[in-house]
Amino acid sequence: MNIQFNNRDPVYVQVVRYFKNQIAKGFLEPGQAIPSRRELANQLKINPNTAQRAYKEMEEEGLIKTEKNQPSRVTSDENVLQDLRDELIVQAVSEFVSSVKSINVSLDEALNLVKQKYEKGDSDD
Amino acid sequence: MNIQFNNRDPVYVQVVRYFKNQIAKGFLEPGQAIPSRRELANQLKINPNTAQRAYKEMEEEGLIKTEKNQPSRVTSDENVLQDLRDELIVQAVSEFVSSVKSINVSLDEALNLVKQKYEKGDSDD
DNA sequence: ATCGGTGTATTAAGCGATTAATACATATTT
DNA sequence: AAATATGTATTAATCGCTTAATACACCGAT
Repeated sequence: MNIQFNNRDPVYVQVVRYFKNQIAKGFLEPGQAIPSRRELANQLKINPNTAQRAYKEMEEEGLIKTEKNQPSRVTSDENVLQDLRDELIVQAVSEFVSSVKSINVSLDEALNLVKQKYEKGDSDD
Repeated sequence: MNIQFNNRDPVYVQVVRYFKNQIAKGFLEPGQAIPSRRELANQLKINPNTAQRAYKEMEEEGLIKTEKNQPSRVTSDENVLQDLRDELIVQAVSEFVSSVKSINVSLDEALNLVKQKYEKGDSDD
């Protein structure tokens, strides 16, 4: 558990993003327990309410499930998990294509650039 | 001149983005005059200071040049114009590759998705 | 039953950034 | 020279959102 916070985006957004990526990668598996609000807050040195805010977002999106007096768990609904990954991808693709199109970058050019960047890429995982 | 404002990003940012795209596409050519602050404000129904803010950003980036009592003009510096387009592209590519990598999307998959989206794409130009 | 842990709700505080109001100096035009 | 239009600077108001403070209800273990 180690999040590199920037001071650009809200903390709770960054926390959500972190968990989404972890889930999408499969590092967090279906049904797996995640830390309590207060514990997460301690680990990350953030306010418990901020942790709660993040968990609430994920709860509303169906990513995690919470039962009384049990640790919240990653949903076991495979559809949701599949959808999550898909949504992240679709969003990334949409933004990218929209951007390059708006400045008249050809498809070939775009593909080449992606390929180069991907292969060369400073891995940030 | 027609900008579709969202209420997500600051107005001046959206104005800058609009002009950048126009320039990157070549719709605004080197040396071409652009509206005065107040005129732009009238057309877009925004506060003159917001227009000024946008122009100031562009001025600082070297995209436009302003001489006393003359309309601001798109820079004639071809280098700047080339750099602009390059920067927009690099930024888009970086964000995209970073996103897909963070959720373990393979290069091939990414390329395919871009291709599909690009070709199918609802043109937003 | 008491204590410590949990999730949750409500409310307030704080902060940052955007937008707006206003004024000033200059230049061109009538 | 008066009027109008320009760019610019300074300051204030506004607004939204994030974060924090606090309290409540629940449960399990001691």
